[in-house]
Amino acid sequence: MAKTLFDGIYRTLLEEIRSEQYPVGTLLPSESELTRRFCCSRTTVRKALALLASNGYTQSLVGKGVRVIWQPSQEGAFAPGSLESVNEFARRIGKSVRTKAIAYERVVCDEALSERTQFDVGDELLYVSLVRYFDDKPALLDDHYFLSSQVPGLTKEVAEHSIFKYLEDVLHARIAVSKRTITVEKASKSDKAALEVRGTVFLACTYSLTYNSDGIMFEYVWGRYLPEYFCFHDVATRPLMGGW
Amino acid sequence: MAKTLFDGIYRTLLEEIRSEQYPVGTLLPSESELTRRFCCSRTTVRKALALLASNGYTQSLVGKGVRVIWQPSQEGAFAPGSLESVNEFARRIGKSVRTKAIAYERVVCDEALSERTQFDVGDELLYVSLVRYFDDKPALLDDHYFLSSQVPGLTKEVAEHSIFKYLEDVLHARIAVSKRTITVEKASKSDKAALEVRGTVFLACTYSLTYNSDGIMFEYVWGRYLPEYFCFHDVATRPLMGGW
DNA sequence: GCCGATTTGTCCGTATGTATC
DNA sequence: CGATACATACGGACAAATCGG
Repeated sequence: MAKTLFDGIYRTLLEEIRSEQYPVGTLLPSESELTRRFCCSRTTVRKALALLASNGYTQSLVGKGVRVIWQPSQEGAFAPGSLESVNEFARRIGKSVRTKAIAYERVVCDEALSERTQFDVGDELLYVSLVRYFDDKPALLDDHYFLSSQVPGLTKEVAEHSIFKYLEDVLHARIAVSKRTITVEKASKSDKAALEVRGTVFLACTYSLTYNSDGIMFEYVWGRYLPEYFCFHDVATRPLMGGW
Repeated sequence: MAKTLFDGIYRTLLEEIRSEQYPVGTLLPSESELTRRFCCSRTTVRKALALLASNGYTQSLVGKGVRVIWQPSQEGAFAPGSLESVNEFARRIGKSVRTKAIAYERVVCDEALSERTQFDVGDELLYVSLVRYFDDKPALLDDHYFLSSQVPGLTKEVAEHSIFKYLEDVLHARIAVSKRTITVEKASKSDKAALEVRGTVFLACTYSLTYNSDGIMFEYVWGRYLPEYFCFHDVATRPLMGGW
């Protein structure tokens, strides 16, 4: 469950916010009170508070206290910029998921591909193109490029099941950092065909670079979402202030 | 310039990454080396490193060091989920900006508006609708709802100049937290008219709740961007692990 | 495979500054 | 003004992961 002390305190406080023990608008107990309550140092309490703030639940105010500004229960699960898998997402919005692989092949990174993916020219890559169906209707396209050496045993069948689970459970390659760009673009002919739509259609496009716990960029993903299936949440804080 | 010690160290290291003194793929000097170099505690160095990591420039690896994974110079200025004003954005992409206010009125928050904006029913709000032109072409629409009591002296003229500068310079109300949702939606007739486009057009829509340094939500913004002017960057880390 | 040195992660205690009330 | 609250900064200690001999 809780991996560290401050993580445990974070979860405890979050649960108490969720249960409206500390409703939106109120102040949490002061740092010194929390220090006494959890029998730990103030540093540890501050890390837990920093987690709450960076996830958008609270805001720290000098001389006043820590104000609750968000209820986790509001508008379903609030997952600010989280690394949520497609399967988790579908379950959250209460739809069934099916995945079809429309491409699965090994390629060598050339100049053009390197420009797009940031992989080095000559790298051996595994290219997997997936169509995701929610309640049997096409919802989004995922084009994955993996660094072959980092994903042994990633078969077509595994890709259609859950890439995320494979990476975490089989490879134990904990995803550490993901960098993402979001744009809105007109759908190409082939995208429209794969998503079974006609006419003028725009898609939410995501470009992600994923790094594993070895610090190696091992995955590039180009996602194209039909507008009705795309919703992104984000929390921005001024510098990174507050509890840090 | 640098408000704090760790902020100064952060800027120094970032500049050295930018100038390729530490190229992508290499490791930064160890924390103990940096501690000696900057003549400060390890805690302070770690805060600076946490900033680098949370902004996507580095990744900390236990037992190895801190690896550089991003070059600030790549693809222009990289501003992950930052609170960047429209004026700053325009300057960054090298275009002139003009703002026209197409609505400026005081309203009282009713049930429907409360649902959308999270303000309380009965709150006195200032509604300002803006069209932003980049190089004299319409690029985006901003509908702002301000809590009247929090923005005295926000005239139509000020709104057309720079709301952001007014908030920071005049009110000294430093923006602290901003929560944002991004979706893609079909443009309404009135939006198409304001943006001077025809046919089927989709827009990138943003919904933001902004909190000031008093912990009060004082602004709700509904932004609608023409696709060609919308580009959002984001960095996600696993729990929020690493440096800090 | 083991061991020791290195490096980051977690945690503690304390002191001082600054803003609020 | 004093008391309270969070922000910054210092120091030290131990754990866990990595790497080289």
